[in-house]
Amino acid sequence: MPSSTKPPRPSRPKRPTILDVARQAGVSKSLVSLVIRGDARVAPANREAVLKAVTELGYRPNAMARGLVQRRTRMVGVVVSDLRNPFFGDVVSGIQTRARELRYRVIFSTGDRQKEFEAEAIESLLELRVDGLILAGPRIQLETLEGFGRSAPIMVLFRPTTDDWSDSITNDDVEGARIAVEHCASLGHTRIAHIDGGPGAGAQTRREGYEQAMHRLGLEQHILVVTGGFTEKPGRSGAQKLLSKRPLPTAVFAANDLCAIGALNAFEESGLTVPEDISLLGYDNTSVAALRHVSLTSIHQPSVEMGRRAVDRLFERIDKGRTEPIHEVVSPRLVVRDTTGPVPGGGQ
Amino acid sequence: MPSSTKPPRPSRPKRPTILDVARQAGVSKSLVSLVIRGDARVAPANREAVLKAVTELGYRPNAMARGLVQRRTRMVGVVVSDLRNPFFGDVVSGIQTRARELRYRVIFSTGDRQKEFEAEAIESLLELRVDGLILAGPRIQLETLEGFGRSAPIMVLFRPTTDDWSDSITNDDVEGARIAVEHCASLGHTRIAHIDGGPGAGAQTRREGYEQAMHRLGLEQHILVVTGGFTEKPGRSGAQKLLSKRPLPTAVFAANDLCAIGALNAFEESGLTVPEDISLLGYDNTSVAALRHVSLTSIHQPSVEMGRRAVDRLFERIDKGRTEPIHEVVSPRLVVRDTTGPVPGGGQ
DNA sequence: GTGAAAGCGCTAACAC
DNA sequence: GTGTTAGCGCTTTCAC
Repeated sequence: MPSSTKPPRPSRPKRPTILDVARQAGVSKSLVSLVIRGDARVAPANREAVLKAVTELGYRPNAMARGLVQRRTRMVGVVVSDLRNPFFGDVVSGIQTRARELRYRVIFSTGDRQKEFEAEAIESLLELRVDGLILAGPRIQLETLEGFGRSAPIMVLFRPTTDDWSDSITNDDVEGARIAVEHCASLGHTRIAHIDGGPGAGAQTRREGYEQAMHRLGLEQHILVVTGGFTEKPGRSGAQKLLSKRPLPTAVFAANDLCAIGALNAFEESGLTVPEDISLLGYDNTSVAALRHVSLTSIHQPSVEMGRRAVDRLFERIDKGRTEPIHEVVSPRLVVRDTTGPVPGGGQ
Repeated sequence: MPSSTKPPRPSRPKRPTILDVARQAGVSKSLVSLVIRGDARVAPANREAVLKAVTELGYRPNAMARGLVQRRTRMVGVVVSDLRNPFFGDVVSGIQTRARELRYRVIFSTGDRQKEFEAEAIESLLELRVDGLILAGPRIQLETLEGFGRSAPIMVLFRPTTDDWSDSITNDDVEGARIAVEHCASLGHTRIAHIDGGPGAGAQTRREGYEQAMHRLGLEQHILVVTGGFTEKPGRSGAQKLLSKRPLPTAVFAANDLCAIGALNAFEESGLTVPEDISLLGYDNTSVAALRHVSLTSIHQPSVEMGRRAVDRLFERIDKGRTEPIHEVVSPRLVVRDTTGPVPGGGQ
């Protein structure tokens, strides 16, 4: 038997269009269009008829056709770098709330923690012609953003940009790192180490902030940075690297909360007690840091509010014609919990 | 000064179309289309010229225009009920991976924990004409799904559907609840209470499973259900309701991990120790349950795998013409950690 | 191999 | 108030 027979054509039932509705209601399609968009100047009788036809047929407007002719979609695209980090849940919540207030819809995409897929995610959203794009903690190289910026206004969250074709809102990672280090120092710690965020958003800045702060405190000889990442696993392996050092650090500043959690596990498995033997700080002040049983000292950044403002800034570009870039920096603050304490033995 | 002046027309730089590329490359637009879609039968010289024009102009194909003519988008829409629950991060990861393998793109939307916004989120995706829709733990009434099912194949995750126009994959919540209760019973507990999931996905089934299991064990006089929810806060308030009961239950089965965490906090704040004074179980076996410091006994469901299968099932409907519904049920299993222990005092 | 033309489902001008 | 018409940016026959 010849294999030239086509695969079974999937029976996709043709979906009703505005024309079907028009016919069913006995009016023109422009009239249907007016009704659907809630225009006032439609005769009540016709409105009823159209609405009736709409429900009968199960008609749903085609956003692609509409977007095509209007040349705008009233959609904001959001690329989230890590959906498993509850931190981004907060950010997204702020974005959603504000977008709804401004009558924008939000669609998300994610590179699922992987840099190479992030570009695809951005590309998808841009091809869908979102009116604006928010990148929440992007892992990609910021230089590659330029090509994207030509397609839509871009707001970068949690990583500073300096160019003209994008806006950014970041928290001051250098200051956050300084606050973290100084908190440790104020508890008597000198051997303060850092597990960095690897290639993650803000990782480099936090590392620099750490180093600067150590210098300023005259602790440069104690500077110790190991490679980590923004999730538990690299946090754990970073901590293991630290455990092989002698003398051991007495305090560890981790790149973010998830990283800190990974480190926490590694420390405890090796028999160390936190904070008695070793102090630990995270970053982001996520819901998991706040868990009673974790109770991680962390650096807070106003995630929900930052999400809201991201939408506002985008709105200015989309609907108010702003063209000058705005690179905003907000201040982090320390949240002391139970993973930081005085240096063991009162000093080295 | 008259206020009749229009607001400043935002200067949206017209984005290049396929026609601009064609002109720049000195070919017809059909030729450009062929190149972009990677068709082989294009003269190398022309291909080069087109590609060059594409980069020079920063051309990006318009997915709406394409979708309009092709009547399919190669996009799967996913509505996630709660982005702050790490459980859904796992599910999404499974969905993404499988979708990429099948060359589908994934876009997300969420009702941000609120039932009334969930319908909007679904609506958005459907208007964008996604080829298929996955609802991960939807909070909306399943009856309202019927209207949606006419627009695209729908896969419901974590809530069983029984109709013809949707598929579903659930874990066996009744069995999960039974396993939880029997685990407690095997430790000698009899006063086993349940904090339910309120209006959340699967909440009712888990509650019924709990009640059935209690009956089967002859513990019906100890059945005690309080209202909770699928996040920390209702978990906490549910626990507080339990704390006012006398005698106190010695074991508590919470609707999910987040709910259990909330309960855990409430118990400890009231001076009880877990599991010495009271045992606690969650559901979903999320990353937070696995945290060393939480170490919550929980019921595991294969979230990543369920995400993958959801895409497979959708694919069957979209590309292989399947029309008979499939309602699949997978088995949960117990993961024992440190929040469950023998009944205090060796019995009531 | 390549181009011309039709049309996807909708909105926006414009006529009546 | 309502209908007609011309596209939006693309893919897809169908000629050549």
